[in-house]
Amino acid sequence: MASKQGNKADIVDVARRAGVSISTVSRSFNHPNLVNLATRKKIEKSVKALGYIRNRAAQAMHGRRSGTIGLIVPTIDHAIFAEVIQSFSDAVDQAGFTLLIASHGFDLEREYAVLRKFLEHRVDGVALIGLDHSEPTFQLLDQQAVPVISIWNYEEDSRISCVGAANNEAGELAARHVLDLGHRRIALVFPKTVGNDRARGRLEGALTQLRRQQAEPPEAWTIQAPYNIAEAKEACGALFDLPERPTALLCGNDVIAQGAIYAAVQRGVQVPEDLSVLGIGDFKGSKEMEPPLTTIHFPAEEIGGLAGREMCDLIAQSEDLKSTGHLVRKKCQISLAERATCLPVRRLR
Amino acid sequence: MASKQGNKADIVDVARRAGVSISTVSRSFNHPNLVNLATRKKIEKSVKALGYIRNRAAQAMHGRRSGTIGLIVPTIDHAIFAEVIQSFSDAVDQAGFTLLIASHGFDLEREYAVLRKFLEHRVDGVALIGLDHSEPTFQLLDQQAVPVISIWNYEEDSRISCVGAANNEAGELAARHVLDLGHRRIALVFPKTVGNDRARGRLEGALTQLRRQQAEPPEAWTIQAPYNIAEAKEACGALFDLPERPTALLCGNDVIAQGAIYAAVQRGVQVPEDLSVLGIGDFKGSKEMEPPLTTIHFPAEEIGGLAGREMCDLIAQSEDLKSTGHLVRKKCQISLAERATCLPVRRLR
DNA sequence: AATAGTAATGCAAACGTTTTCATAAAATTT
DNA sequence: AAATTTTATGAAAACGTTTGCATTACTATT
Repeated sequence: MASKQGNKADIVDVARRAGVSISTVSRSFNHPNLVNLATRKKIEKSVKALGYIRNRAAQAMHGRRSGTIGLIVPTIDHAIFAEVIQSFSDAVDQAGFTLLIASHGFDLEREYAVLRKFLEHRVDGVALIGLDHSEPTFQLLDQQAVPVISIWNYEEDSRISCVGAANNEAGELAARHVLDLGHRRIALVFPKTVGNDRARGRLEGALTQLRRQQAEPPEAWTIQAPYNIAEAKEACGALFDLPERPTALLCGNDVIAQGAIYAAVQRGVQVPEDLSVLGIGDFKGSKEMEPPLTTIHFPAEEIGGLAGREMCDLIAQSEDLKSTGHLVRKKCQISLAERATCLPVRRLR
Repeated sequence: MASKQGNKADIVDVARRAGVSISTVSRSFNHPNLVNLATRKKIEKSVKALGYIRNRAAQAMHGRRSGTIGLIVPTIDHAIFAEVIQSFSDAVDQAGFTLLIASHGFDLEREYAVLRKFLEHRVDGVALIGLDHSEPTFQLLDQQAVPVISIWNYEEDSRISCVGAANNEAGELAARHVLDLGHRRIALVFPKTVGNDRARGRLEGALTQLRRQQAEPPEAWTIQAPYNIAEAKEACGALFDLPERPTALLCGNDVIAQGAIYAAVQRGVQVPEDLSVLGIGDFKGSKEMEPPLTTIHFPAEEIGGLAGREMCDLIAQSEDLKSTGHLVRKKCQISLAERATCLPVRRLR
């Protein structure tokens, strides 16, 4: 009766049933080598019988790690983030951590709020997407001295540790490719760049390259579309309905590219014969499309996995000694995935 | 000095700086109406100055809720789960909960392990995908009496609360549609069904319907492919290379359908003229495909949102009184989304 | 056989909160 | 002006662990 009242078993219950003190029980979990094998067996039995489950919250209170890592993403519902989340999750899982995930919907103020919430839960580390964050976010991170890592973007002078690729290089690479193919009439479809350094980097990289070769697109040919097939398709459709059509289309990512291709198909515009389309990201399935999408390959899985392991290292360091506080930066290589949606420009237009 | 040693501020530090007792500080957070406005202001100031962040772990220890909900999914990296996770996340977020997410990669033993880990963290509730779980999982859930909900599948005699759709109905609906269109030579492409009641339900529903109308496919026409474009494309390609080709293809989900269509395009098989293709799921972008995919619409967002809210309710109930323990079941409607990849069978073959 | 070490265990003090109970001060009633 | 109620606060006991220190019982060393 007395023991079953709250129904849930306690370390005290376990100890009583096993006929040992709670210290011994605790030790048998945390430093099993310090307790006699026979005793350990008794305890184990008692644990099983009572269905005891340790309370991490109580552990965390002892200044020990909470065993959780917080991951804050713009959105989960997005091919590319889903992939990176999965590999990050797998990596930290392997190290025994539990992942807290929240999304902010591309709103940097919500990001701050979520970060606070995570800190209330005393996460052992925080992972963020990209390097664009509000000043309060940076300050909070700094002040709380929590291990933090940014995923997806690489910048050599980043304010926090980062694992990712250089998005401006991706933009440049993309632009260079269509330029090399002889295109001059090039249009750009990118999402909003405020608070999104990935998109901004790509766009700027592309623009820089285009300007360098005097191929900057007219205003009507640089259009905005969110990372979303339906809207991208619509926006590109509008572009194609313009009196003058570009010969090549640089897309902010593969989803936009796919939308663009659908819009083209819809209008009988042939890809790649009438229009070259270039994506960025190389999402799952891009290779299998018909025609297979030419795009800039981002090693999402590698980035997520690397970031996860780096995060764990950072946490280990931070408890080892009062860490030297130096940042870690890892640059992952991107590359052109030449497939079938880009062709040299039609001779003699 | 003395205060800055551990660096991180404490409720004691806050109290001292504000010149009040810790009880008052605690109260000003949890029952602000019980403390004088002026005092509250002082405390607030002190909190700001010290950068104090509450410790949920310590709160959770008081038998109070931890403020977390655990969500266990087969995989995050999948269009349909990503969508449902996002809406579930948004819903529980709105209620102030933090989401713990873990994936088990379609391995029911790992699911059990993850569940244990979540319980160690004293999650206030647990959400699972589907109704197929191992016996130990069910027992643990039962024994710990933690509010639990299953997402995605509806079954009237489910062992735990559920919010979702009836997958067998989806299969039936799909089969009925192609049958109604006059098809008799129908092939099936589904993923493995072990430990995956969603796929199993769909497949069984379809098969039942086909048998009822004497249109059960030959063995060579019921093939397996995971939810993954590349492999689906390959598997379907093999199917198309068979001497006899079906006139309609029923796919386990939209990703498989997309793979199938690519495989068809690759071989010059025209969809829908030469082959009708039917998906299940109605993923984001399926409507925008060219041709737009005919599929069975699953209200993923609705299911996720509903499940999230139901989860919160369940948690609220469980703390209110020793809940009546009755299960909640919500069935969401699926429907045929008739688009452009299915056509009546060619007259006179 | 006495001593020093070692292994296994227990006691009790943390950890950072919340909350019950008690008390003091202020506001209201008589 | 005394009695009563209300409002605001503090002291201290929880909550479920971990861990430093103390203790006991062995095991090895001389």
